Amino acid sequence: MKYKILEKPKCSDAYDLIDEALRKRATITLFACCKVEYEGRALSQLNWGERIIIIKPDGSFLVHQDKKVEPVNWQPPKSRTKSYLKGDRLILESHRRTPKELLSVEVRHIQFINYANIEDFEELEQAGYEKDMGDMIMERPHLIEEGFTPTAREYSVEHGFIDILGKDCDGNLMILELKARKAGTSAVKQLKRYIQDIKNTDNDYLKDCNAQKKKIRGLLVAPSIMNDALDLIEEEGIEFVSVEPPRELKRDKKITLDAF
Amino acid sequence: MKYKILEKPKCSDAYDLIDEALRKRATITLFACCKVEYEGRALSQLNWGERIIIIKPDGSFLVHQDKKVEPVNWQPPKSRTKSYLKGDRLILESHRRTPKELLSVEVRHIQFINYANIEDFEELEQAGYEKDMGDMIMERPHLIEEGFTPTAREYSVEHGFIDILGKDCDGNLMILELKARKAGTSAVKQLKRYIQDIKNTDNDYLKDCNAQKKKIRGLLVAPSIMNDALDLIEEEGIEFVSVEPPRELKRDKKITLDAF
DNA sequence: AAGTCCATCTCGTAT
DNA sequence: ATACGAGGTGGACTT
Repeated sequence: MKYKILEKPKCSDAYDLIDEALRKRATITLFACCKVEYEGRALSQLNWGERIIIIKPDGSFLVHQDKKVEPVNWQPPKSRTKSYLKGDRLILESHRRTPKELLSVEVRHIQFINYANIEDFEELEQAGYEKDMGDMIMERPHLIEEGFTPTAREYSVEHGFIDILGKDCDGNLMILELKARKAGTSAVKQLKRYIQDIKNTDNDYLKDCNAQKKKIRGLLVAPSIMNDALDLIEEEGIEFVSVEPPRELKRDKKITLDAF
Repeated sequence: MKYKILEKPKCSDAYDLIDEALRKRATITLFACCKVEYEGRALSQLNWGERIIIIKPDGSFLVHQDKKVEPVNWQPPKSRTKSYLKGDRLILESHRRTPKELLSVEVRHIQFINYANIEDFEELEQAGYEKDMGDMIMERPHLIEEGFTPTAREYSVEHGFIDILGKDCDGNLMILELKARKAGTSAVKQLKRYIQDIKNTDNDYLKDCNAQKKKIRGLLVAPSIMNDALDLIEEEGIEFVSVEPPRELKRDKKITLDAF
């Protein structure tokens, strides 16, 4: 059987169902009055109250209150779930190593419990991220400016990675920092550090640039920019280029490609 | 009625139940075959498959696949949920403004649907965080070293806030950067910037320090440190002090305080 | 296994 | 409302 549900079961009946579900690698959903303790990277406890608990076949374990998007307690995939009866109470435990973490749920009263082998073979297709922006700019560099030529992607420097490195039509070095969302002062500071890193680099290419009196241009590339960040880039001589992250789903792209 | 559940209902019956639940500000859980589309800060689509959907009375809307801790799609608290019938399909929509976002779920087949006014008056109590570490050090400064005297908390400088500022027994200025977890190179760099900020500050107290030949000591305070960060602090003349974040729950603290 | 970085980050908090 | 930073961040990717 791939699906089973019990309403207001005794803890012992719920225990049997959970045992069966774990063996079948099914997804368990229960709505119950419980108490939760966690110890691992931090330490927490949550006293008696009704919550929704989800145990997934990949080992994920979620405890949701009736507020917030985030679970109040959880364990990540690959955690090991155990359950046992302790008097008239049901105990659910999820533990993992590296780091050593234990989530323990004591269940007093169950409104319903369900398990099911979920049939879902789809993956989320998404667009509108920094990576998509980078791809788009590498493909169509004129979006930055006429004559822009990218030379490197994810170029490693002292304080991190420069998103895109390139040259303008006059051969000046261009350092691009991409943001898929509205850029704040932190993005400007980050770019400023990268520019400094490049200037500090002892590199023949740069010496050549200096000899030819080429400039180093810093460009912040984002759909929009916060006011304080705009003030900052003017002080620092950094340029801002407005680019929207592309909003084409891969599926749409495929269709477009197939059309040719 | 505070609780209701339907097994394998028709979409029209599910619609009635959702309507009732939304009016009662109840929490809705459903397990159904659905298709999901999202447009807002990014863009996504997820084709037909079985998922668990939770709609909370605070407006949170979650769609969970049978993998991962994170929902595959969601809307945050204060989003507005609407539902309607479109032929023999149930549509669930959650939208918000600022930023404008819409999550749309088309439901084809429902295994079960439930609503309940969840009774939960407890909040998570937790310990083991940076703030707890700061509290502990302010209370018991000798944990850093004998004779350490904190003078300021969250002291504002150019590049951020210094966690704790203080003096050692010889009157040297001490700049503390706290990390509740293993410290990496980024923490060292952050501390280095704060030290520079303090040195750049035009401040009578600092002039006095210089006149008296007092030093400025940078201390990275964390339970442990990564190897590359350790190399870096030696280069920079920064000190590392190992301090574990406290693992006392507030409840425990209260009990301790009440005992006196 | 450990480090790095993005995210519809979320969530609290101060402004 | 907006900005800022911490998080048991999670999750994907690289080393």
